[in-house]
Amino acid sequence: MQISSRFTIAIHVFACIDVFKGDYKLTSDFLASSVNVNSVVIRRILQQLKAAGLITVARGSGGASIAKSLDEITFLDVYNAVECVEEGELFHFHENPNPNCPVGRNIHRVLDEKLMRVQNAMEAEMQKITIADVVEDTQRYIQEQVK
Amino acid sequence: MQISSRFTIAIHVFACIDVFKGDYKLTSDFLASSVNVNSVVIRRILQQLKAAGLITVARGSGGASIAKSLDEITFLDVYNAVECVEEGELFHFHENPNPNCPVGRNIHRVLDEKLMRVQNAMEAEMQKITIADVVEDTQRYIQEQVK
DNA sequence: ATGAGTTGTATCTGTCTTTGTTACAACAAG
DNA sequence: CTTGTTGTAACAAAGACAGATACAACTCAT
Repeated sequence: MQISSRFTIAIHVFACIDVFKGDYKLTSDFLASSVNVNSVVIRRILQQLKAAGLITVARGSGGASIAKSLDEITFLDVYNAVECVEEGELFHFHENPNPNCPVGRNIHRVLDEKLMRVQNAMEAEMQKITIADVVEDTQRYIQEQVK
Repeated sequence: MQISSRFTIAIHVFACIDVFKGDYKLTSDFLASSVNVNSVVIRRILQQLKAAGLITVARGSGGASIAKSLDEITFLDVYNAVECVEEGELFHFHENPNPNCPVGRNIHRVLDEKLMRVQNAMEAEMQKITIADVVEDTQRYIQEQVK
């Protein structure tokens, strides 16, 4: 199973908000046309990012803006905001191993720590990458294309 | 989205095969009763592990066995065998960002390298953990419970 | 050769998640 | 009060996953 596109869409949205702030009003419609998905999809993601305290959304008048400095928003923050997984568990464990089997009885405690190591490795790397990195690279590419 | 339980089931199956080899015939029915899922689910996973060259399955007479030494089978090998994701991509990218938007036009190349770093971090950790580690811990727990 | 036990695989089902879409009340501001 | 927007509900379509039944193909002991 893949991590849902909500994650890459959310990153895209952050990039748009920062790149176009001042020049355009960042409505869900505007963002939807850059990402190329339905505006409700954008609004749903905006709600999740808002609930996580990463952005603010102006009800009525419209427009989204980023609530923190860009280098304080990591990929992990975004991931946790939009990836609504039970308990934040990356791995789905089979629920009912047989307690009467010596292996079934112990598999959970054997694996839990190992799976956590893998998840931690992934999350640690996610924590090293910020929206600031994304915006910086995006601006550089845009500049190159202007020439 | 979570990584499907096929992965933890596959690890469980490896542990069973090694712990019970010699004492029991490792049929899909036997394994299914330890994992506590339908035997067809086990057979499907056994096929994937077999296709990856990690186990052999005796058609007709029945029984599975491990094809390599335990410390040569990493979590990543098992993950790649059972997690049938397109191109091995952990992240699902939104397909059609708007090419007429400066951000939409560049988001892919900006993100691809960053997402790959995250995926690599996860896979690197998976490569450090082997079935030998699992069996060792499992045996230790079993011994403790015998006392 | 035959029967018993097993694998390999197809098929169908139910459930869940994701995404797309329409619709509309709540809201802000000119 | 009109216009543009957000927040959210409701529903549909598609896909993944896991459970279940069924059965042909296969192996081996008798």
